[in-house]
Order: sequence, then C-alpha cells, then structure tokens
Amino acid sequence: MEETQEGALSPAYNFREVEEKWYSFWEAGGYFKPKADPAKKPYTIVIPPPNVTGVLHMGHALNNTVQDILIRWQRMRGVPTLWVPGTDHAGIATQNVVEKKLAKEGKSRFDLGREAFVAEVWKWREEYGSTIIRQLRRLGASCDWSRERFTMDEGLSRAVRETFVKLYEDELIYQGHYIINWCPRCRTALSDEEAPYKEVEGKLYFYRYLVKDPNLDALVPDDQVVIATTRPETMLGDTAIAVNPKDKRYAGIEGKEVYLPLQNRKLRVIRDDLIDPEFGTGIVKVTPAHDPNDFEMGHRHQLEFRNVFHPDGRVNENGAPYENLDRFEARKKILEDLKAAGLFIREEAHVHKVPHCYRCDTVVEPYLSKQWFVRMKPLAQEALRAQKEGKVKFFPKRWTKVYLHWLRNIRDWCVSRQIWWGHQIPVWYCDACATQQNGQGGVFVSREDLTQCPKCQGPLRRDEDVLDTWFSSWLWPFSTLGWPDEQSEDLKCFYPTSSLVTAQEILYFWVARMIMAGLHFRKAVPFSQVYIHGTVRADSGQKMSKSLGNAIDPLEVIEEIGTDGLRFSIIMLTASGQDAYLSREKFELGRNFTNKIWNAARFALMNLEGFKAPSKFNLKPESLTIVDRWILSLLQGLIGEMDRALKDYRFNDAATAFYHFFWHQFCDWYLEAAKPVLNGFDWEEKEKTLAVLLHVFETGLRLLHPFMPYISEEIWQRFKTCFKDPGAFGPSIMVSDWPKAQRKFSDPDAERRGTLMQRAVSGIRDLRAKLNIPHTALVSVTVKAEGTVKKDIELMSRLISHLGKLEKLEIVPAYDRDKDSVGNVYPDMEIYLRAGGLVDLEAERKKLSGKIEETRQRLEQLETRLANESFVTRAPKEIVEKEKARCEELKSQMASLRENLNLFSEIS
RNA sequence: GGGCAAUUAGCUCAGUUGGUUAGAGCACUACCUUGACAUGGUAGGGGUCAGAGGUUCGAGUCCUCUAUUGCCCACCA
Repeated sequence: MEETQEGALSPAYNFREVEEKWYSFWEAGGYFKPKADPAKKPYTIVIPPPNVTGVLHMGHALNNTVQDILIRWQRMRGVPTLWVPGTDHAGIATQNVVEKKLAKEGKSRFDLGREAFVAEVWKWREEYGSTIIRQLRRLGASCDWSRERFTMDEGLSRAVRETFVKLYEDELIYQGHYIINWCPRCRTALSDEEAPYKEVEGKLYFYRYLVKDPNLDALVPDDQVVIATTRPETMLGDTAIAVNPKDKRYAGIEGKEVYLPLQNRKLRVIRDDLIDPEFGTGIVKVTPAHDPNDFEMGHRHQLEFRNVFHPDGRVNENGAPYENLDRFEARKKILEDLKAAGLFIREEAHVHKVPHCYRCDTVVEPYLSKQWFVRMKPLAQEALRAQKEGKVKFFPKRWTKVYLHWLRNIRDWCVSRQIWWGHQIPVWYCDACATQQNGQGGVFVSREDLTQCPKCQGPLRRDEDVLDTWFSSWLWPFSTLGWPDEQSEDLKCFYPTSSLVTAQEILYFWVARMIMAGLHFRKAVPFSQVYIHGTVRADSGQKMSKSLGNAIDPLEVIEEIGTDGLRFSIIMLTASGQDAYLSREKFELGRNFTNKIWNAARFALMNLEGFKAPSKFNLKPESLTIVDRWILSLLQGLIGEMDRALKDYRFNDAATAFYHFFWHQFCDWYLEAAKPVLNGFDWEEKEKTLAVLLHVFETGLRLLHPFMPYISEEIWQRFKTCFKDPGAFGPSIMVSDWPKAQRKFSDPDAERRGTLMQRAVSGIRDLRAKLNIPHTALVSVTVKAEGTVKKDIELMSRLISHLGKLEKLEIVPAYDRDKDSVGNVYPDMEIYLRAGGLVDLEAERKKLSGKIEETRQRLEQLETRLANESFVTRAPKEIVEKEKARCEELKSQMASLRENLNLFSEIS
C-alpha cells in the first residue's frame, strides 16, 4: 500500500491487493477452523453443496454471503464455529457436461463404456471441479477448508451405502413397476420434482374408434365412440376406453365391441370415477403404460400394460407399423393415417401443462419401468412429529406451512437413475436363485461388494442404475461429519448443526429430506433453524440465469468494485426472505459505501497520527461533550439493533442500520463536529475527541466485519497501531470480540438533544439556501430557544463549519422579528436569519399562513381526540400525556406564528 | 381448482407486537470543488400506503370482500 508523506492512506482503495492479502492471512492463521471449547455449544453450518460443474452465480453470492455473515458473527461472539464446505457430484448435470465434451470429439458415452466414462468424469472433476471452491474463497467465505467434502468421496460413499442397506433392512426401500417420469434424451428416470410442468400450446384431437358391426362382420367407425386426446401416438398402447359410471349418454356402450383403429386390436370398455364427463367427449382412451392416471385405472380394472416406446422415445415393436419412428414423428403419421381412414373429426387448440426435464428441457415421457423407491410415509411421520415438537424453526415462518403440506401429501421417492455418474446401487442379482421366494430370491443388498451369490456361489449381476443425486445430499449434515462412524469426534461435537441457509427452490428436494434422514438415521433433526432467502432475479423480474442472458456475473462485480461492495449491496438490497431484483447499477450502493468508509478512515488516520489511546475505552460520560455522548449513545443503540436483526435473520435491517449510522450520523455530523476541535488548540479536548472517534470507528468496524470482512480488517489493522497496547486486540478483527452495548453510554437525553441540534443547524442551512446566500457571506442568526437547547445550539453552531460564516448568533428566549428577517418555525425552536433586503414579504406571509392553517388542523385533531372520553380512559397513559403536551406545544407555536404574520402585515 | 406472497414516492423496496408529522437507496431540482470523500456535501420537491367495507379512542399495520401481479401444489385426458 502506497502511503503519502503524512502517513495517510492513499486516496484510492486498492481492494484487490487488500482482499488477497487478508484472505491468505486468515487462512494461514487457522481462523477458519473451530476453536474447540468443551464448555461452549458450537455453532455449525453445512454449506448447501454447489454442483461441481457450477460457476458462482448471484444466487450463490447471496447464499454464501449470508452464511459467512452468520459464521463470522458467531465466531466473534466467542462461539466455536464451523462452516463445512463441499461440492455435489450432481449426477445428470455433470454427466451432461462430460457427454457434451465427448460429443465434440465425436464420441458418445457408449463408445467408451461405463468404466472408462466414469473415469473420464473423475478426470474432468479433478481438472475443473474446484472452480466454484476458488470462487467461494474470492467471496470471502470463512469455511474450514480442511473439512471440505464431496458427495462421491470415500466417506460419503460409505454413508450412502449404509443408508441404502439400512432402509432395505427396515423395509423402507423397494423395487417396483411404476409409471415414472422418463427423459428420453437423458435416458433416465426423474423424480416428480425434477420434471416441472410447463404450459404448452398443444392440440386436442378428436377421432372415432371402431366397433364390430355384427351384420357385416366388419369393423366400422362409430360416431358414438369418439375420443379426445392430446397425444394420439399413445393410442398404440391403448388397452381400454373408459367413461364415467354416471354418464347417461353412453348407457349401452359396454355392449359394444370396441376396436383400436390402425391396429384393429380389441379394447375393453370400462367405467371409472376418474373420468370427467365434461371434458372432451366424455370418453377416454386408456393407456396404462404411458399415463399415470391410466396406470392406476389399469390396476383397478386389471388391464393389460402395453409399453410402446423404446427408452429413447422411439416406437417399439408393439407399435407396428410405426416401429422406430420417434414419438413425435409417430404422432404426425398416425394423424395422417386417421385422416386417410376417415376416422379423424377435428382438432382444437388446447393449452395444457406438460412435464419437462429440468436438465435438458425435453418433454418427459410417462414410462412404465422397474425402479427403486423409498417408502416416504413413515419418514414423513417422524418429521411431522418433530415439527409438532417445534424442533425446526423456519425463517420466514410462512415456509413452515408449505413444508408441512408437502410432508402430509408425500409420495414415494423414486431413487434410481439410469445414468453412469453417481453412487451405483448396492444390489446384486443371482439369476439362478431368482425363482425362489416368489421371484424375490435372487436379490442381494449388501454393505460390501459381492462377487458371488451368497446362496449358490453362482455368478452375480450388479444393478446397473445409480442413485438420485439427492440420495447423497440428504445425508450431508452428518455424512460430512464422519457418519456412519458413530465414534467420529466431529459428529459428536458438531451434530446437530445450527442453521441451514438455502433457497426456496430446494425446500422439498433437499431441506425436507435432510430433516427426515436426520431423524431416521441419527434420531435428531439435522439443524434447528432454517433460513430461506429469496430468489435473485434480474431487474425484469425473470429469474437470473445464463441461458436467459440476464445474469450478472458476481465475479465481474467483484473485479469492478471488490468483494465487500458486492456483499454489502446484495445484503442491503435483499429483504428477509423476499426476492431480490438486481441490476448492474444497484451495486453502486456498495461501491460508494466502501469508498465512504475508506475516506472516513483516511481522515481518521490523518488525525490520529501520533496519538495513542488506552486499549480499553475508559472515558467517563460525564467528562464528555454532548456531541460525544450523543454519538456514543447512538452506537449502543446500533449494537442492540444489529444483534436483534441478526438473531432474526434480518440481514438487510442490520446492514441498513449500520449504513445509516456510519454515513449519516458518524460521518455527516460527528466527524464534521469533530473537525474544529481537531484543528483547535485545546489539547485536552482534542485528545478526548480522538479517543471517542477512535472508539466509535473501531467498534463500528467490528460490527461491520461480518458484512464487509476485507475493508474492516484493513482499517482495523491500521487503527491497532493507535493504541498503547495493540496486542490486547488480538491478531485479526475476525477473532476480535463482537461489541457489547454498554449501558453507561446509553443516553436518551443526549440523543434527544442531538436531534435538536441537528434541526437547528439544518434550519439555518435551509434559510441560507432558500435566500441564496453564498457560503462566504456573513449572516446574523437569531434562534428563539431556552435552557439546554440554547447551550447545545451554541455549541453545535461553533462546531459545524457547513453553517457558513456567521456574523452573529443570538440565542434568545423571545424575539421580536424585524422586516428583514426570515424564519423557520419548529415546535421547540424558531430560527430567524437577518438577510438585508432579500426577504420576499408576500411569499413569507403565504408560508406563514399555510403553517398556521396546518397547525390549526393538527391542533383541532388532537383536541377532538383528547375530548374523547374513551381515548383518555383506554389509551395507554403515556400516549395520552404525550398528546396533551403536544397540544400545548402547538398552541404556543400557533401564537408565535400569528404574531409573526401580524408583523409582516404591519410592515407592508 | 387449492395454497402462499406481493400491491407504500418516478423506479426498487423497508416499515418488528396498531400509537406524534409514513422512511431508505436510486432518479430528479438548486447551490457548493470547503485540507477525508464529486463514488462527495448542503438543501429541496415528490406519497388520498391498490379499491371498498368493517373492528378500534386511534389502521400502512388487524378482519372481510374485490382487482391486478408473481410463485408453489394438484390426475383435467
């Protein structure tokens, strides 16, 4: 850092250098690691592990800044603090990335084979997987990097294996045929949460099915049997048609022999409550293998399940003559053929919702296949019980209801995925033993890899599938701490963790499942508080995302204005739990504030040159001026407010409180008032002012540190040299004490008087500005005030240089204004400025009349209220007293205003 | 269809259990390069708190309804 001769800081703040310097300093000092103290309950956060494929976006920036604030705050409070970092293997996402890379080389994963492909993914992870970790450091995250975990590392793999086996033993995991969401592109199953519905403008097609005409002994189109569908291609898998049992229109329909067009297959005719007679024609084609509702009907009525698609979405042999056509090609062809056969009636525009793959946006196909499921009801029951006992608190509270609703309506979780990157399912099959125990004989679930059948020693076949990514994520709060090793020190010490900070999108995916896993495997909720912050959106209201091109890259912002500026902006702009709408310009807030702090520090250090204060602030309030007592009292209030806000996860309130205090009280008023003292020659006064200034600034830096870690450290380190015993402050601000409010400096009277002083000064400035009196021109001011007010204003007027030049300041108990005066009238003071011939009498008179009218109305309101008996008897006493006093004030104010108005009238 | 939010200054949003004259940032207007800071200072303008009713001595705040917007959930083929 370049320094001027006077020893002040260089004018421009070199955040790049500062940030790099202090982050390595902290890490080298081991401050990110928990300081063990058996007497204290630790504070722990596990990071929501970002995808290894990820790059830091604004959502991460917000999420991790919040966590870092909590961690730094608790650490400074003296609590042993642990923030566990790590990354998620992100099954499909990562596999996609590597597959894309291979595609550029003209290869597919099938060319490599499973083993080589997985090796390729690991290689990719070694090379690029640490990008986001590096970026988290750049953000200032004070994670304990020595405990960094990865959802596929050895320990976590063991946890996953243990979990699967345990669930199997508890009969909470089973294999079943089910309609699942199938992505034909990714060729894997998706959970309901991974297949969000999107509104699509489709078509509803109407066409006739066939019946057998006994007279002709031939199939003919039937005008009675007309169905409506959005997906004609699935008719290849139809095995029935259905109508509502109460639908009178189709009374005789069961008597008909109905046949499927194009394939001329006979269909059953069933009646089912599910059918809405109002929709379409009231007749539904039933495709049990390709629609979730039809699947259920299929079971109810013992229908045939006829699968007509290959896993990649092409029609299979059951769909002849459309075999090998893509599903959408088949749709076209089938419609053409229906038209050619004269069966087609019409089509309607129809907007409906269609599930899409959340990774690749392909239309998801409901697909009948064999998958592994976790039975969720019993797990949800445990979670519901825990919630009843108030074990987990959500911030903001409204998420509790959303969470409970989901738990109460929970459905089984399909955990198998047909991809290669992930935890392979620990299940082995022995074909030889398969026929025993009703076909359940050949299935072996094991903690250890099996090489031969435990029963017949024959060859085994391992289940090809891997587990859903969330199957490792839901164990994260304890798998990262050493589980399943119950003797792990970390597990004993840090589980359950304290807070979980996350976005609303993964409440079901992750938060709810973690709670269930924690309760089931560890008999304790994984964390006691969940803070759910808002989504970061672009100014337009859209979600910020790279694909929409509206993303603001946090790293670019950091390059431009520094980490502290980014952190402060994003926190101050995000109300607790509300979505944040960000644009490039909004970060100017943080940039400007950084600049302000830096310059205030330059000013302070310039003045502190050569000054040495005792490490403990030991001045007595009685020995200080009203200005000192005022700022000290505000400081105590700030500490209280920030503590309350942080406890309630109201980070923006904490940030705003600090911002307002530092800029608009400390800089605008205290530093300005300090200037004349610091430039004066009263050494005793000067020393006291410096001590207060240093104390307030240093305390402020500690309050600021969780929000803006770098600049607070940089300035704090420089301030340290201004103390007689710098060692008393410890090596770094991040391990210094979080400020505690000191009651002896809390002084409501000083605060009241301070406000009054500010008003007097502003009032005088206002008059100057209105009359356009240049700064250098002498003016004479008369203030009507008494008692301490008089003294305070005298003091303030001496201190604030921005008042401009005063010829004379008179503070008098009463004032007869003359024709050259112009005034500001407040409830507790009147300020007049003698300004030669500058006064516009007419305007002044108007202004005064307005004020009188305003005051009269308010007085009237108050008097009516006070006349109201129920107000006097029911309202709290202090409110009534206040109103009474206010009435008196207004009365005298009115009298004085009238007097002045009369004066004006006399003059003219 | 059900649920949850939101609606306050030109814009983006605060407003903790109801209690003096509803706040901030940005934008705007005027003046100011004064020895920390023009990424700044000083002062100012701008709001029938979405609408209607109700509870209360008193409502931006509580209740009901309406309107608009957003999000989540749900089996409309």
